[in-house]
Amino acid sequence: MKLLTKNTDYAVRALVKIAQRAGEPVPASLIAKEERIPYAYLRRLLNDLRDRKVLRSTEGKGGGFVLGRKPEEIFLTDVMEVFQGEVNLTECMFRQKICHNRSTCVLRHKIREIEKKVLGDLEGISIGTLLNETKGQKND
Amino acid sequence: MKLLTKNTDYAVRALVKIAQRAGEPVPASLIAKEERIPYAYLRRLLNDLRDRKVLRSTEGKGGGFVLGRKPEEIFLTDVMEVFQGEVNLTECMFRQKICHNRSTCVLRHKIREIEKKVLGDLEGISIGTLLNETKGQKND
DNA sequence: CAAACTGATACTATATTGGTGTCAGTAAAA
DNA sequence: TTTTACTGACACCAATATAGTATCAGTTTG
Ligand code: FES
Ligand code: FES
Repeated sequence: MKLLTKNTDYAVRALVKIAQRAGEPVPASLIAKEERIPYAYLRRLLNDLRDRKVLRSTEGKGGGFVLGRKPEEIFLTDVMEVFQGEVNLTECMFRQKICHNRSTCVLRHKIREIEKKVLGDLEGISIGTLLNETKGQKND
Repeated sequence: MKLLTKNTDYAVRALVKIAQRAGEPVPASLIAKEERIPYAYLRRLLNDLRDRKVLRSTEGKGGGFVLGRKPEEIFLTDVMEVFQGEVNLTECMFRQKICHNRSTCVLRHKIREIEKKVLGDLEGISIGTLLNETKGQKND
């Protein structure tokens, strides 16, 4: 079982890349090359992020993508939601049968607790966090 | 993003069913009918659980499946591992690039923390737990 | 022997995920 | 004003994972 799919991974790496160039438009072609992400695929991911206002884009020569908001305000959960749907661990495991009354189901509540914790913890991770993480690395 | 796949869901429901018949062999056909799980598919799931010693089986007429150990000792995580692979949230998100040194990576550690919590919490849920949950329900 | 089961395994269908290809439009700059 | 470097939109295909089927052999009860 994995928490992050490949497109989330790609997207996050792209976002970090864009963040590093603070403000200057970064073309998809550059990201694709440096991060070794298939160009056409990346294009789609970036467009999705733009639709969700995580990125803004400028067209034409010299154009590219910039962050739609501050790195500290772009959370891992945001990216996950775009590409993997809302993080919703319940709804409803053990359909029918096991629990006759969903509203009073103890198990459901337990799982929901877990879910809350996970979400809370994930929200502690933003592009800002990752940016610091990469500081001081040689930029091959 | 969902935590449990359909086969885990099926399997858990089957395990609860078997647990309810404390010790008496329960045939796959019965479970399939009562839980409305495709028979042939269920068969395979039960065989997997038997291979993993979660169930024991007796062949021939009157045969079926019984639990391989006490309900309180069969955890949700056990079932998840059988059907969804080990719960491993990291390994390694953000391959290459973002983190130059995996061993010191802060992010990795963070995620690993989350993972530990989730696993810990999930381990609080066993077939025993679910059995209590279903007590007092009408057994349609 | 028939009936009611499991063991084993090969196969198919469907959904999700990952990846391509094409064409039109925009902006910079030669 | 044409070329170059970019995005927008969208249809399509490939690979993989998940869900479900089908078949036949073997075991136990009666
Ligand atoms: S887990 Fe679904 S209602 Fe209890
Ligand atoms: S997240 Fe993979 S090494 Fe940091």
